[in-house]
Amino acid sequence: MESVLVVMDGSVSPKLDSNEESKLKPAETHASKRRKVAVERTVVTVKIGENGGVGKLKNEGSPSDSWSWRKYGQKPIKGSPYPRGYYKCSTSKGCSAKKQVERCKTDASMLIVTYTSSHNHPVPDLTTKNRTQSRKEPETNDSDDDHRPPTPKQKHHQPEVSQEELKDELPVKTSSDEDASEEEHFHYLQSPLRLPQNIVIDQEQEDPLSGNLDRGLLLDEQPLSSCPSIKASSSTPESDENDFFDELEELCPDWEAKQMPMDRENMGSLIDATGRAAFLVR
DNA sequence: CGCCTTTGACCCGCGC
DNA sequence: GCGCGGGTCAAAGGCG
Repeated sequence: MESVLVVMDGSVSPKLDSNEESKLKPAETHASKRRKVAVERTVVTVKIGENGGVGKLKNEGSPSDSWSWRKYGQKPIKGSPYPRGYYKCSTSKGCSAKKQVERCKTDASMLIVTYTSSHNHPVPDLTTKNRTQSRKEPETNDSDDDHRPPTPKQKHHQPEVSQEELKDELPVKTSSDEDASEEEHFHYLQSPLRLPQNIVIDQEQEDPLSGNLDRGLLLDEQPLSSCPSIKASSSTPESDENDFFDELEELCPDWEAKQMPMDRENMGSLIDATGRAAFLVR
């Protein structure tokens, strides 16, 4: 039983101002090095089977999510026995979307994926592309102008979990015989709404005033609370919802295309319920 | 040939 | 001001 828990927070760091994003855009050269960037961050917690159910397929090719990620670094994290991997979106060259993957120090069965920045291009066609070719996705259609303008400030996070991250985070891969099926899972992971597993998308709508950072997590059996390492950061109350929807749209292209009955309003109600949204699939 | 992973070095922010 | 820790860069090697 794997579950994915997503926490969205448009976190912001006190230090950086809105310029930060613009800085990151052009060329995240040094600007990106800034710590605590004021970019929106989405924290996704992936629960993997005890035996590393999800994270196995290492080098299968990372079909997992609609985006392709390229690992650009890995560092051991202080206080955590597991290293943190750094990934950049390679779907589109100009995309500044990044994500960090690490294992929960307190619960090795949990993977913590933090998405930062946003994709400045549409989600590659999931249906056509399929998991076999996560790599080398022609950035053809991803041109920024396709659907969404390259808005630097835009916030679209895609809570996807690729096997790459998982593999790295997983201390050891197990049950190789299940790889095939696992792969399937990875594929689904890209879109929480389609996840075959239990997924919880948790949107952190931090109230600047009340500053409840610790809410939010945990609608699943695997509360993030078990992962102190995760600190939901704050986000812009207003944009959060929109962001969330944007993300959903990206996560589930079909949603938009098919104009699923569930519209933002409906979704909003979900969110209203607890101040965050939770989706449980399966 | 092109892209990805790995890994060490470098840079920068933060705390003391 | 210094040291620590986190984040990114870039070179080398591997793979499809």
